[in-house]
Amino acid sequence: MNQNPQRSTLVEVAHAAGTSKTSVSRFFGDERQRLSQELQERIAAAAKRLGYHPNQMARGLKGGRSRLIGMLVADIRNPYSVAVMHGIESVCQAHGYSLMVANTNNDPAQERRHLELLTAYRVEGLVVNAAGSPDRELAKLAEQGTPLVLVDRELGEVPADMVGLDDARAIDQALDHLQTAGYGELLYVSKPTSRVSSRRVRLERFQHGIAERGLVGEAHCLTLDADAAELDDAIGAFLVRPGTAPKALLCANGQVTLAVTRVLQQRNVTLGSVGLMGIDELEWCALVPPGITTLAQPTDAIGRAAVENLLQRLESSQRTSPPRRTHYQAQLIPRGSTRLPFHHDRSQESP
Amino acid sequence: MNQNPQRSTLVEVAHAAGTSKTSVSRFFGDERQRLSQELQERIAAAAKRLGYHPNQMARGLKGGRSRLIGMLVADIRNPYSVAVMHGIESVCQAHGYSLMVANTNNDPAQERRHLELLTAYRVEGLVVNAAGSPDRELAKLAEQGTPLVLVDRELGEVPADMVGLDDARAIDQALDHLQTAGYGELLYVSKPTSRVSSRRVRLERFQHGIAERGLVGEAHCLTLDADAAELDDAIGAFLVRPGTAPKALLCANGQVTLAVTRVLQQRNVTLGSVGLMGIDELEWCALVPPGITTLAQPTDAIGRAAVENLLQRLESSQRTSPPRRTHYQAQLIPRGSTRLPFHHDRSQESP
DNA sequence: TTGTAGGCGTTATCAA
DNA sequence: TTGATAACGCCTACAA
Repeated sequence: MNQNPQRSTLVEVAHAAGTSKTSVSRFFGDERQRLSQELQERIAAAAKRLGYHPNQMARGLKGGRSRLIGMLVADIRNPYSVAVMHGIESVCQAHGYSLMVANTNNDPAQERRHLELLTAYRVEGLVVNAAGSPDRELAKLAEQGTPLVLVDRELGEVPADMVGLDDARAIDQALDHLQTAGYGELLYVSKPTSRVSSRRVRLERFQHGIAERGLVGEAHCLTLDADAAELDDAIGAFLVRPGTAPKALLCANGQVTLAVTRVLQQRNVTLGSVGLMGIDELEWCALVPPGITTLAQPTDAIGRAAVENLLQRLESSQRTSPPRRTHYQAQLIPRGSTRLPFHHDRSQESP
Repeated sequence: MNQNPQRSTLVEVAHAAGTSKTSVSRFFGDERQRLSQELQERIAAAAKRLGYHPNQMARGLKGGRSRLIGMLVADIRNPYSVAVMHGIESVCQAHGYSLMVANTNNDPAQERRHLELLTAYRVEGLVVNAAGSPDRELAKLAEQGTPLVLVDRELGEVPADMVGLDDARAIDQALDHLQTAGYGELLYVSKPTSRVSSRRVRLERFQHGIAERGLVGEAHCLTLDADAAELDDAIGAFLVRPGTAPKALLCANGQVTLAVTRVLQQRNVTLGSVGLMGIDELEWCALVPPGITTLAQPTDAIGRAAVENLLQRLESSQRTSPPRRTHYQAQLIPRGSTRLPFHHDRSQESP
């Protein structure tokens, strides 16, 4: 009774059942129909007795079907990514796939390394939520026939499907809401747009949007990595600036909302009198008085759509059809942080 | 230029480099030293030209080394689990392992299914943060020689290593803090302990702890799944109960803290005048005025320790040594929610 | 230093 | 309905 009661193999089961590898293989593949009732029972019994489970490694080797979906995540601690991952996982499971997650910590080097690993395991499809620089590698992967889905952001030249938010529309929703609520002077805070397409779209739309609406506005792209000094300065300057219209801050995503809320709280700013609104709904947004207004992304749906996309390409062999983009609408969740203390609702004013 | 520029294989590289499989294998294994400089260059060139990457499936098949670590998570959306996962991931990566994550949604059936999958891919080690019921399966796995590490909770009969919080000590810290802060009547809220050892330990320690300290206290185990009615009732009753000492709530984990905070806010309770404290530090705890006091778990360290444990057993072949338990200390982060409005600090009182 | 031959556990192709 | 037998891509004695 030393150690390895060695995992049993196909041959052993075959032997124990007094039959051949082929039949056992058929039993565990999808061809039980072709086996006589009696043989099926003998195999089932033997397999159970030996505690046999097919070796996916071997399977993947022969058939080329690894039954693996890979996911490249820039930051596994980002609630958005996790929420999306949850959607992805459920669909994978429902279709008999397993998920292999690789977290890249926003580091291009790790991204490249992980991508290599994922392909080494012959993932059949890949979901990417990162923006390092392995464009070339990704493109090659796509060429080799591995379906690719980008989540939340496009990637330069990579010919892949994309699932994400309708960013432009979301910004419009935000601006409309803020304007209706009575805010006229806006500060938009984002992380550096760098290569993240969604950030770029949001930023540009903000610029256009305020112009169209005759709002006063200004946008800052900040790292937020180190201390919040930069952010504090920016916000301080914004608050101090002379102006007549009520002021509001718009946060480009959940991380920004968190950082901005911290700063505002330190500065003892009353939310509402200075407006605050963010893209991404977080579990605590309702808890910070008087509640932070957000635009919720349908993260679960986004994750599900991503994998469904993948599977479709995988199974229907429309592998070469042109890239498809799926954009979801954000849902406005209005809270106190965009309610002006003594605000006259303009729609109520007599003409 | 139709489709599959077929991934190239070892033999092809060998051929292109004018050498044998063996040498190429050595090149990509850890035996470059044994090859002449010139051969190395030829192989490198050929491999690069063909875009060759070793097939992990095939590798895993022969050597039995899948280079895969599996993780079974009960709830991938739980911030605690994600934080731990982050630690796990980094160590895996540092040692050339990949992580395969399986989310079980707290469903025993899925747990079993996923466990089977993970073993089908021949993960070399398994981290478990779930408490369904596949004790038997897990035990078998362990017997078969796959190292196992339990995170946060023990599992019945399974002979596995365990990494988690020093739960008893954490509760002591909490009680000490609350008592010192002047609270004398406590309500402990937890999810049902069911099979989760950490929950059980915390609950029991709470019961003992209040007795030892002469505090008045009461504990509730609630599902929190559906609406918060149950919780609201419990808290309502607690607040209304006649008593002289200041009251405080102690939350057994982050999920509970979230739910409790919601209820308190709905009831317009001023935090501090009613104390609030929770195990698990969450990013928003500082943001809900006047700040929620927490006991932070060193999640990253816990994750790292888990994998390091695994790798040790894997490499040092101390596979059979008795299970080891590693307990980390929680760190108290005092905030306004446990500061009584007109509190006399007892340590300052003259004797 | 390099190469040959066999096998890992499975599926796929044929033949019986 | 069954069963030999040859791959799959790689690793590992063993030999040269």
